[in-house]
Amino acid sequence: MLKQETLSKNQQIVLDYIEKVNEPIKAYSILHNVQKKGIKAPLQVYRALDKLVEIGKIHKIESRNAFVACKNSSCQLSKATAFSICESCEEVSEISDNKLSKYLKSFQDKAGMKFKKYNLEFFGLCKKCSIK
Amino acid sequence: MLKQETLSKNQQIVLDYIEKVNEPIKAYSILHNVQKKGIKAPLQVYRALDKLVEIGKIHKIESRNAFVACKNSSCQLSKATAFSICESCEEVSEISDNKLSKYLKSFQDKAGMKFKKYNLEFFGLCKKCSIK
DNA sequence: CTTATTAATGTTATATTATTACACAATGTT
DNA sequence: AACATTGTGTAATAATATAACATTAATAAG
Ligand SMILES: [Zn+2]
Ligand SMILES: [Zn+2]
Ligand SMILES: [Zn+2]
Ligand SMILES: [Zn+2]
Repeated sequence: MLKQETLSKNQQIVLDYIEKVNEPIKAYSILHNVQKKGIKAPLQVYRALDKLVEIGKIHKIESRNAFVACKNSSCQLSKATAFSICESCEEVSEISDNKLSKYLKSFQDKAGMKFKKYNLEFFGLCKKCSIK
Repeated sequence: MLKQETLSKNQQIVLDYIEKVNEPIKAYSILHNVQKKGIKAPLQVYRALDKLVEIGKIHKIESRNAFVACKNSSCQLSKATAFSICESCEEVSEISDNKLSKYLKSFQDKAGMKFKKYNLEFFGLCKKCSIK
């Protein structure tokens, strides 16, 4: 059983909002949307984001400077993440594929290096945008 | 044979500098170091970077907002990139592994989505930092 | 060669993303 | 209680990146 972190007030406010919007969202957009909850400054958002990333509740989409809720309780607390990103509509989905994560984990091992995590981002067109 | 792009003046200046430093470097650091060559504004650097990324001469390390020269003429013009990043000394190396790129390419195909590229970043400790 | 088109440049201003610094409060441990 | 750890509030600022506009250079047709 994974350790269940107790979130602080600001962390919970930020997580609630990210889970609600259910798509990648940027820090300053979060800020604007949680100001009614009493969060006033960027740093309050960034501190909450840091913690939420650390405990694996959310991930950062590095190529987009955006944050998204984890959809995959088995992604080993943010240490092994993979996403597909549509370059047309910017839709992002988290990839949950056991074979892929096993392959990448074993790749790390073979390389003889002490990797703790990885992040993989695929770019292209989602199904909807492929049709157009 | 791959198409050989002719670089513009600014593109060449920026590429020369990135190839010379031979490690990931940030846009504003590039700017400071090429001002003696006549490049005065951030935008001149960013425009050159955009083009160099597009033609695969350099890659962006997304998690670090830094740029590095491509060491791997076979990485298919920036469409399939993989890096290992040391979280201690920030050393970055480009991974060139045929099996890995084939695996990820086939993964894309199986997913039935039209992906054009991917970027993979492994994080951990390099050999030097593992010993310490 | 002339015209049209595209790509690159120069410059200023501004937008966006993220961190430093410092004072203080809440929480958990011994 | 004393201490350590974590979280908060606030202001200022740093770092990263783009918008807008005028101009020039390079390519490609006709
Ligand atoms: Zn996840
Ligand atoms: Zn799409
Ligand atoms: Zn490369
Ligand atoms: Zn290292």
